Amino acid sequence: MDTTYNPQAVEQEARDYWENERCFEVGEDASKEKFYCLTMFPYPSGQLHMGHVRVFTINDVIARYQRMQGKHVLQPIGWDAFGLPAENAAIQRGVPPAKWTYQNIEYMRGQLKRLGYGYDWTREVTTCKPEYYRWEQWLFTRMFEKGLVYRKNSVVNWDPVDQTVLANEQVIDGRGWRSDALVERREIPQWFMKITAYADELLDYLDRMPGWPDSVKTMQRNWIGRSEGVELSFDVDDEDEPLTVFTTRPDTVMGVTYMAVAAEHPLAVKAAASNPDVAAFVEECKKMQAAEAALETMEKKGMPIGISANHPVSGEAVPIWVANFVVMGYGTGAVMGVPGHDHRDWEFADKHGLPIVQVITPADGSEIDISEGAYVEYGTVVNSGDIDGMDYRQAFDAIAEKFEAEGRGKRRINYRLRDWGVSRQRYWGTPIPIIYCDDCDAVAVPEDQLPVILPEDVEFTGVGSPLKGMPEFLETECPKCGKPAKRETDTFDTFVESSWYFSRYASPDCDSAMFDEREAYWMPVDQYTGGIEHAILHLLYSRFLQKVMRDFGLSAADEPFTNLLTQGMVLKDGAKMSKAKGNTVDPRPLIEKYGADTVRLFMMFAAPPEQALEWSDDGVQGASRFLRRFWNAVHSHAAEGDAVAVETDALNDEQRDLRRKTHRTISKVSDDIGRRYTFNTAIAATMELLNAVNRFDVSTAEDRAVVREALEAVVLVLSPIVPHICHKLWHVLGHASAPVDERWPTFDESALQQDMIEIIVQVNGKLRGRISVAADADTDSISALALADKNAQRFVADKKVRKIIVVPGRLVNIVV
RNA sequence: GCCGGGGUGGCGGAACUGGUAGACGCGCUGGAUUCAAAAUCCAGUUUCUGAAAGGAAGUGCGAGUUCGAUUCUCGCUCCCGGCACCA
Repeated sequence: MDTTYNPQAVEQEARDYWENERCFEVGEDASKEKFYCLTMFPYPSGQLHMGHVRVFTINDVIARYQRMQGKHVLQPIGWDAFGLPAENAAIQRGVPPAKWTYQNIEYMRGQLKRLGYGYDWTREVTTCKPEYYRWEQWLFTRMFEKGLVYRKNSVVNWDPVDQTVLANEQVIDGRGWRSDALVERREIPQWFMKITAYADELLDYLDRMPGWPDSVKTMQRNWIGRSEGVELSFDVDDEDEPLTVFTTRPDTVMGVTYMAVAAEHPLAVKAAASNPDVAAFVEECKKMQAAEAALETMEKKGMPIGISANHPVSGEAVPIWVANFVVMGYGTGAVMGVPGHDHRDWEFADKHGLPIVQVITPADGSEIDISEGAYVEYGTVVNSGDIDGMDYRQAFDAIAEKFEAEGRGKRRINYRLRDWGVSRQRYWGTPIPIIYCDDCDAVAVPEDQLPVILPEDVEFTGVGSPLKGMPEFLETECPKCGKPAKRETDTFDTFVESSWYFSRYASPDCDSAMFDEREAYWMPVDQYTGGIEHAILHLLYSRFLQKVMRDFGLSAADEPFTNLLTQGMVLKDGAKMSKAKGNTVDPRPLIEKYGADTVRLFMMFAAPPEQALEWSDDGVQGASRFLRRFWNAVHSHAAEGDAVAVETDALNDEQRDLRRKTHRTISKVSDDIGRRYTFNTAIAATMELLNAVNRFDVSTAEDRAVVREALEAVVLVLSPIVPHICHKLWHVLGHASAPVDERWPTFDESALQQDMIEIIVQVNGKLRGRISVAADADTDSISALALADKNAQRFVADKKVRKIIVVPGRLVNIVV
C-alpha cells in the first residue's frame, strides 16, 4: 500500500463517494429533527476569495457536526447574481452582464465542489434567473396592493458629466469615479418599502433573539433609533405656515437661540429668491454627497436667512438659519438650536457667534461651564421660568402638555430608521413590475403577466440603462385601461433578492407559488453565518421581509434566523479583501499545492470565527505538516494490524493518562465546536492529543488499544473540519462506514477521573509554588500543604498570615 | 462625526464564570539524519537578571475596585466594520 499522503487522490476519492452516495441531498423527513444551516450566499465576482472560504468552511463544519449529532441537515448554496460589478465588467471588457455572471457562477461552482462542502446542489438558486425574481416581483405587487410600497422623491448622487446616478462607492472625495466631476445631489422619484411600519416589531423581537450576538442586536436597536419626543411649531414672521421641529429634549426649549432649516426647505427657497447670498449658499449645498458619513464629517456651514421665528414661550425673536447639515428628507427638514445642551448645536453656535444659554444644571449640584462645551446629560431645569427646578421627565411632560393645549405641539415617537428605497437606476437587476399610464398613474403588473423579464442580450455602454432604449421592453399597455403605457426601467436594490432567498431554498423548483409546504419544514434557518459587515442592512431587510411574508400568510416564522454567527473579515494588508481594492488572495493555487483539507484546516486554525483574520501565506505549511503527521500516525498504527478493545480496569498509569487525554479532548472539542464555535481551540486540542499519541511508546496489546481509541477519536472529531483525509483514514482504521454517517464520539466520564491534582500556591497573589494534592482534599489540608511549601515559606517567613483563600482544584492564596 | 468591535511574545492566537499569562501553530536558534539539500525527528525560544534554583517586570496608555485583573469600572489612544446606491 502506498502510504504517502497524496491530497489530490485522497480528496478525489472522498468527493466521489459523497457525490455517488448523494450524501448531502436531503428531503423533508418529519420524523427527524431538522437543522437548516446556511451562509450568506456569495456574489459571483469571478473567483472565490478567502472570505468565502472562511465563511463556507465555518458553516460546513457546523453542518457536518450537527449531522453527526443525528440531525437532518440542510446546507444549500446559491448566487446573489445581480449587482454593480457585472455592469462594470461589461463597460471594461464589453461582455454582457448576464454572460459574465453565468461564466463566473460556472467557475465558482467548481471551486466550491473542490473544497468539499456538503451542499445539497439540487437546491441551488440564482437570483438573476426569471424563475427566481418572478416571485420577488410578485411579492412587490402584493405589497403595492397592501400599501406597503409607495413612491416619493429622494436624493441620489448625480454625476453631471456622465449623466448618471452613482453608488456611494463610486463617489471618491466628492467626485465621480470615472468622470472626476463634482457630484451633485439630485432628487428623483423612487419606490420605497415601508419598513418603518414594522419598526416597533423589528425592535421588540430583538429582545427575544438569544441566538444573536449582543453587538448585532445593539447595532440594530441603535439603527432603528426609537425615541420619544415632542413635535413643536414655531410661528414665523410674515408666514402663515409655522416652522415645525421634532425634539427629544423639550425640557431645553428655553435654551433655543436659533433655528436651522435645510437648503431645500420652503423658507430657505423663498429667502433665496430675494437674497443672492442665501441663493448662493443654497446652490452650494447641492454640491454635497448623499452619504450620511460624508454629511456628518463635513464642515458645518450656515447663514441667517433674514427672518425670525417667535419663541412659543418667551415670545422672543429667534433667528432662522439655513444650514448644510440639516437635510430635508429626514424629519421636518428643520431643527431647533439649543447650543447649551447639544454638541452639534454648540459647535455651530460657537463658530457663528450665536448666544449659548444654560437651561439645565447637573442634578447633583456640581458646577458646569457652558462656555467650554455643551452639557448634554439630563439634569434640573434652570433659567426657564415656570418649569425651573423640574427634572427631565417633569419638564418633558409640562412642555408637552402646554404645547398640546395650545395646539402647537404633540408627543411623538420618532425613528431614525427610514423607509427602504428599493429603486436603482441600473440595468443589471430585477425589473420593478410597474407600468406607468397617463390616466391610471402607476399600475402594478398583474400576476398573470409576471415575470417581467430582463432582456439579457443587450448592448451595455454604462451611460444610462439600456432598457430605456429598448421599445420592445419599454412599450406596453396599461393593465387597467388598455391604453399604451410605459414600463418602469428602474430595477430593485439587490438587497431585495437577498432578503428572501433563504426561504426559496426550501422549494427552489416550485413554479406555482413563491414557496410550497416545504418552507414550513425548513424555516426558520437554525444557523446563519456571514460577514459582520452585514450586521445591519442585509439582516434588517431580511427580518423585515420575513415579517411581511408572515403577514401575507406565506410563512409561519416571525424571524428568519434563529442563531447568528458573524464571522470577521479576512484582511489583507490591514484592509478588507475586495476585488475593487485588488488585494484578493486566490485560494486555487493553495488548493492545488496542498489540497482542500489543508486550506480548510488553516482557515479554521488561524483565528476564531468572530475575529478579523489577517491573511498571511505563512502557516498554511504548518497545517499541511500536521495533516501529514496525522496521516503517518494512523498508517503506521494500522500497519501493525488490529487492536483489541480497551480493558479499562487493566490499564497502567501511562495508558490511563493517554486515555484521559483522549476523553478530555472529545469533551473539549464537542464543546468548542458545538457551543463555542472556537474551531481554533478544537484543532489545538486534537493536535495535543496527536502529539501525545506520537510520544507514546507502544509495546503491548493494551498500549495499542488505547492508541487506537485515541486515533479513532481524532479522525471523527476532525472529520467536520478536514473531511477528505478523515474519510480515508477511517477506512485505514478498518471501518467500512464513512465518517459522515458516523455518530459523534461521546466521552467516558470515568476516564477523566484523577487521584492527585496539582494546584498552585500564591503569596499575596504572586505564584510561589506548586503542590500535589488528592483530588478530594479538604480546604484545611490544602492550606496546610500550601503553608508547608518551601518556596512559599520564604515569602511568608515570620509575617503574620492574615487570610488564606482556597479555590478548589485551582489555587491557594496566602495573604500576609 | 455617530453606532458596534478590537489592541496579549518576532507572527497568528490561548487563557470559557475575576484565579498558573503566552496552550496550539508559525518563525527563529541549536542538535540528529544526509555526500549535500529538502523533508523528517529532538531540544530551546516574553523581556531583564542569574551558573542554577530563583527573582523582577510584563496583556495599547493612565487611573480605580479586589487577597488576586488580559478579564470588571472610568478616562485616553490607535486599528477594523457599518452609516441606508459595494455586496
